Amino acid sequence: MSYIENKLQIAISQAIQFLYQIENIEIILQPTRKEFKGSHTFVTFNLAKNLQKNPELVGNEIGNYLLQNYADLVTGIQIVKGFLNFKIANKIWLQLFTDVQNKENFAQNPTKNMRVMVEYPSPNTNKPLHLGHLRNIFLGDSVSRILAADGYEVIKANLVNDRGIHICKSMLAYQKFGQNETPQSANIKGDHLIGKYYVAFEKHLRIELEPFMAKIDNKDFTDFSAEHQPKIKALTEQIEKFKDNRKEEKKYNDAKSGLKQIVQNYTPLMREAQEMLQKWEKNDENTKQLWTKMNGWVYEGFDETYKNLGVTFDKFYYESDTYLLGKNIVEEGLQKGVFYQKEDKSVWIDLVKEKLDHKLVLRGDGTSVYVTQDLGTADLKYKDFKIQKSVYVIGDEQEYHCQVLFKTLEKLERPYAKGLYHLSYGMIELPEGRMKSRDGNVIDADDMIVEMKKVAQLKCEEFGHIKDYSDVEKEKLYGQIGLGAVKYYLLKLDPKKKIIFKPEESVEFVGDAAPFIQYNHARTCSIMRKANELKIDFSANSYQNYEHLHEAEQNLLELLLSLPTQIAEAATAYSPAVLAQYSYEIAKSYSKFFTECSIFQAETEHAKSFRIALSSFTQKTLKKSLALLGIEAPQKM
RNA sequence: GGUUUCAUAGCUCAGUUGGAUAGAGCAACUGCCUUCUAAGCAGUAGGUCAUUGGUUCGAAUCCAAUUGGAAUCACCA
Repeated sequence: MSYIENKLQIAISQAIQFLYQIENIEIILQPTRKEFKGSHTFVTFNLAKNLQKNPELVGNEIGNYLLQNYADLVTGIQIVKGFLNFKIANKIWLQLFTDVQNKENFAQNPTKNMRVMVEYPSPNTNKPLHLGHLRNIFLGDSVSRILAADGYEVIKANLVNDRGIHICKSMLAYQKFGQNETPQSANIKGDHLIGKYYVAFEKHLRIELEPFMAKIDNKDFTDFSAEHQPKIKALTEQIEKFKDNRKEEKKYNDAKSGLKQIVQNYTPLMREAQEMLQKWEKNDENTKQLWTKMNGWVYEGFDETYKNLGVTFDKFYYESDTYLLGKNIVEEGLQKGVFYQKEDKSVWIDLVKEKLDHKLVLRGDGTSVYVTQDLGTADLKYKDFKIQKSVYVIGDEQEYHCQVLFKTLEKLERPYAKGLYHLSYGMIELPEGRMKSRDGNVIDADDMIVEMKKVAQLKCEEFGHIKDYSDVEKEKLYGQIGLGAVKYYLLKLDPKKKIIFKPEESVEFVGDAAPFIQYNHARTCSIMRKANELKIDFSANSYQNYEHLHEAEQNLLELLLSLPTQIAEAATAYSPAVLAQYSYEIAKSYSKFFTECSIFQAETEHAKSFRIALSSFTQKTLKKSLALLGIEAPQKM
């Protein structure tokens, strides 16, 4: 809570106690809308109702009490219906401004003595990163920074999905068609090379699928096992039934993908992939060698991308190490009576009361399912770091899974269970539908960055503010602007909203966009360069007698002072969007100030010094709030 | 079918625990560069907050129903 808010609340309580003899009521203040005078507003409707008085009268009485008894705090009031607006003394604003400038670390909230792990983006190692991963990475990275600024100790963890049938698909395709190609020999990034073979696998799979599907079309089910035949028949009937029915398109698609799921396991390719997975699990030497080699290439590619994106991790977990974890927890759950066993030995948890149904936690043959290993990994994380909170940055398609996981851990009475949070975000789709790596219709992360850098270069050349920059400096700047634009575009939206990405028009460089914010940062730097050149004193003493803040100055100052509140709000909501909006508000506010108030031709020396000090602090605040989004702030652009 | 979630300007989105005349950006139109960076500033126009009902001093916000969209409901991960 801010200093002024606190003071005002005490003053208003005092007024209410004196005027109406009521004690201990909560005073809620809200920011004054900009079309009215003042900065803080107290709404009197509720109080007036309790007193059975006119809200406007109550506002008048309280307002006048403050004017008389707290003249050094409140210098003006305005009452509109039940809204009591306060104008706070100029001196207080200036004092706060001076205080915050002298503060060692103005953007660091006090420590909470709590450790939190943020897990992202946890990619599969069978394909390069795409735009969806970028949203995940930027969210995870920014939330980590925000939590750290709000006083948490943060551990950034990446749980790499490095094993499983999908990995074997790439491996198999490479083995069959790769001809010992390497990233060096093909001259492409390792992750892109592997992705190429993942797509190749799917392509060949589709070809192998055709004869099976043709037979099914002819109602010939003899290829399939006795167990599968009735299922296939039923699905075929459903497909027939919903075929030209637009309303049942969903069911049609469900049936189709269900059919494909069963049938594709009959193809030689899928059988080979399954065999490969079994070999891998039995530690077959050749398989492991190939796996190590190919994953190595992928990691090299990922590392390069992470570096280009400006993100780092504190801890890598690998699923190949963790996929067998969790079985001991199943045993424990059975003993505690949290789980139950069916006749076929499979183990389940009853989450019907939580509206999550019955859920399998271990197969009848004793092998793990998805949740099993996630239970184990959760324990491992706690064992490794003693974390009180844990944030999982995962797409909204896994909401149900996360609910099951968290609820299960709660029932197992894990000490960390209450601190689990699923930071869920909406999928990014293209105008023609969902991105699918296996079909190759994705916006590649590396391509995206290169594209945006090009756009940044074009704009920079157009404006021509950096003619004195060396080629290296220019390259760096293009990267900062291009990458900043993408990060801001993905972070300014509410995470839970789905994005339909239109390549031609999506990422903005003007208006509510990172370059505009960066541009205003560059402007503040330009002012500072000139102020230093002219050796102008803008220390606290130099503007102490500055009496009347211009409206633009006042608005900007109020915004700048709210940084700690904004950080706390963003951290509580796990929402970088709060800070994206805040950065934009500052940039807009500074831009207005910049055009309305002349700095070096200011009316008085006090005004000049104050405006330079204000520019200086705007620079720091913008830089910090952009940094919390993972966006760099150039000195010139 | 069950559960969850979403619907705000032509487009993309903000909108705090219910508060003042619902706000930005883009696109359109009008002004403003001899002066600190015009990636800008000022202005005009654009709204049945999906629909209906309820709760109350007051509803985009809370509740119910309806309509339309999305996700999910695998012994896949």
